[in-house]
This record gives sequence, C-alpha cells and structure tokens, in this order.
Amino acid sequence: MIRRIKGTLDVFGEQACLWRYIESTFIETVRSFNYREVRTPIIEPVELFVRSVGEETDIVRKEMYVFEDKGGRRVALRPEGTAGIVRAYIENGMNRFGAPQKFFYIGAMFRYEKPQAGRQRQFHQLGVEVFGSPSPFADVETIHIAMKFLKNLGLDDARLHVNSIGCPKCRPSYKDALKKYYSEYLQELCEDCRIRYDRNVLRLLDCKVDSSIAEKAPRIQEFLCDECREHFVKVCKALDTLNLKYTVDPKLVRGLDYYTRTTYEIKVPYLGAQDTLIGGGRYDNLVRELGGPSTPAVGFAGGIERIALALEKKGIVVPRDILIYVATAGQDDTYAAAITVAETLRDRGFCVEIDLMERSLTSQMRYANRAKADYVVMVGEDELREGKFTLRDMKTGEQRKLTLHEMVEVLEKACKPLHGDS
RNA sequence: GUGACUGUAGCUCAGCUGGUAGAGCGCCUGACUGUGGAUCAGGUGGUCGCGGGUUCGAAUCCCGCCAGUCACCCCA
Repeated sequence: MIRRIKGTLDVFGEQACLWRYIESTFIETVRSFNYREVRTPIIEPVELFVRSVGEETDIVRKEMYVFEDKGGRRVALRPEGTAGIVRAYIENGMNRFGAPQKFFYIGAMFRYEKPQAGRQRQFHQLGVEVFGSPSPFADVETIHIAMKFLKNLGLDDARLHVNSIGCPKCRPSYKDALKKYYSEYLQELCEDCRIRYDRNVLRLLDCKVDSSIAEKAPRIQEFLCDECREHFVKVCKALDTLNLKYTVDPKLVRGLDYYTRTTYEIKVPYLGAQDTLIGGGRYDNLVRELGGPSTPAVGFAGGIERIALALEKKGIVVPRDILIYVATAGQDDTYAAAITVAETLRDRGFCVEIDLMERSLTSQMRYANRAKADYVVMVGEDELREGKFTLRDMKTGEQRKLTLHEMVEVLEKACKPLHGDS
C-alpha cells in the first residue's frame, strides 16, 4: 500500500466541510474590508526566503524543503506566505496603484518539522497583507480582521497578545542590554539558551526550562525609540476603541527576522503546545530589503489546521444545507419520474439526492435517515397515477401528497428560516 | 533534530505469565412484497503497522524501521 507522506493530511467529508467553512468565513470577513485576493506560486527561489525570513532562523536553517530543478535552479517550497507576496508586489510594480494595497491569500505551506497535532509538514494558511501604510491604524485593522474572523467562526474566546519589538534604530540597544543582563547568568542557562545567546538573544525571553531569569530581564518597552513607543501606544489605543481585549506580552518575540514594531499572536487556551491560531506583525523594511521601493507593511497568517482543531474541540458544527432525498418505489418508470422531481428541486436551489444503488424502499429510507435527510419525496406507482408526490418530513414523520408545484412552495417556505432572510 | 508513549476489524478497544484472534458500535440484508430512527435474526469484515530474530510455536518476548500522539526545539 502506498501511504501518504509523513506530516501530510487527507481531508474529506465532514472535515473538508469544516475547512471550507473556515475559508469561506475568512473570505467573507476580508471582503467586508475590501481586501483583494492574491495567488502566488508554491515554489520560489530559495534566496527569497533566505533574505526575507532570515538566514539564521530555524525555518530557513533546518525546516525548508529545498531542491534543484532540471534547469539547475535552487527552488524551495514556500515555508510561509508573506515573502512570496512581497516578491510579487515588487515584481509586478504594484506600488503604481498607490497605497494602501490590501491583499488576502489562502494556500499550502511547507516546513520539514516533526509532526504532531496542529503541526503538519504541509499545512495551510490564510492571511492578509497591507502595503504602503505606516499608520498604527493599519496594524489594528489587520488585528481587527483576525479577531472578527475568529469571532464569526464562533471562537470568541481567542486571546490577543501584542508587543512591539522596536525597529533597527532602537532594537540593537535593547539586544545589548539583554546580552549584558544574561551574561551574568550564562552558567545557569540551559543548553538551548546558550545557543540562543549567540544567535538570537530575544528568544531567551521565552525559554520554557527556566523563566525566572527572564522575569527580571530588562523590558523592551523601556528601550523603544520615541517613534516606536508612540506607534505602540496608538496601536493599543485603537484596540481599546474597537473594544478588542488584549494582553501586552513583552516576551512575545516572533521567529521571523523581518518584523518591526508591532507583533501579535492570537491564542486559544485548549490546544496544548500548538495553541497559536494566528500570528502577525509589521514589517516596514522587507519590501526595500528585497529590492523594492521603501514600503511599510503589516499582515498576519493563520493556520487552517489549528483553527479546525479549535472548532472541533469546541464542538462547533458547520451549518448544513437542507437535504432532500427522492426515493423510488416501484419499476423503471418511477425512476424516470423521480429524476425529473429531483432535477426540478435542484433547479430551485435545493440539495437533492437520489438512489444510485437500486435498493428497496426500506433500504432507501434507511439511507435517507443515515444521510440526515430533512425530507424524503416518494415517487411510486400511486404518485404517478395521481400526479401527486408524497413528501415526508423526516423529523416529525408527517407526510402529505402534493403536486410538484405545491411541494416546491412548501419546501421553500419550510427552508426559509434556515437559509436566512432574503 | 531530542526525549517519552502508542500502533489488533471502518471506529473504540479486549486478548493474563508465548499455543496462529474476540466484543461493542458501524455497515449490508431480512422480519416490514410502498416507509427511516426502536427491536430481533443473519451476514460483511483483520497478511494483529512493516521487516527481521528467539522459539516446536509470536498479536504476545527482543532488535530495527515506519506512522501517530505528547513535550522540547520552533511556529500557523
């Protein structure tokens, strides 16, 4: 038996419905803010990620799928979405359309990691990117979208954590201060932390082995330059205006090098170690660093698998279409009539199933019940003779004989509350 | 990449100290020659994750591999 590659997922049935529900809720939400879709390639030059995500990050150092194509090009499966979109923005000269430019995307990402629940090698992200606005209102709009999206899904218990990690002007002085502080504790640090000390000082803050040293470490807020501090204050104020609850988390450091100023994460308290549903932040220098015009930007990415897990954990179910099963009882001529009935109902927008197994009426009823059909229409000899069909409400067991026209009317009336008002 | 645990029917699991497999649920059919959910009867279903070793004999013991789960690393 050929089996799927480690860390990949086959998704179908109920679960696929859940994914589609997540995606369509996301699209609905971003459309209401007038964001436009962007689709970029899954394969990109390795160099793109080395220069954007960062040479020293784990993503680039050990998690990237890299190969050489037949033309000798060094190719990577994208480990995240932002880099490709920034590349596309520059390559297509999107800045000529003015600012801001607001995009959303949905797609597969790849990272070679040890899989566990909520962490796949092929995983799926949805996200937004805003180009051209240096304003804290842009940061907050992306957060607003993220929170509203989760709320629309029913995840109103998601918790927002925000921080500012400064800019190239003020961050170095903070890093120096951290190094100075930690240099006195080098002996007490865990093995990983000694590596972090040299490679990425900021990461020392969220060590899980021993947090007591980090507790007393200098806080970045005290090192922010005036511009960064003001920016952060405005972000917090705007969040208050929108009534979005948040926690300022000075230890919130993100793993990608391109972030400046605002960083944020949205977590849910019941998913174990993989509890971050959405992560994002501002990246004011990335467009320029990749060769484009100096363009501030901000965005987030959310993990579809994790959001799906959260919804499952909370027992949130996807609203289902009304299902009508057309059952045949009798000979071949009833089947012909049943098809016509089914098709008429489909043309009216209903979701209609008909027997494909040539089973007995009893079996068809069993099937309809199992498929959670809301109504069964029975088409048999009697119905053909009378020109009226039997409509059975599977919930109440009530049934009546109706002409096709009457049946459509009854069903449309009955389904209206479930389809919403229109 | 590191550590720990797990892997028996579609699903949840039982199978004691080695004697080549069971239950519940599900699914199919019937009781019910035009009616689902309840009940009853029958039926379908498994190279015991894969490979090797020990043994007269392995689902059971040993080793390796694969996959999953949990934590770390990191992140969505």
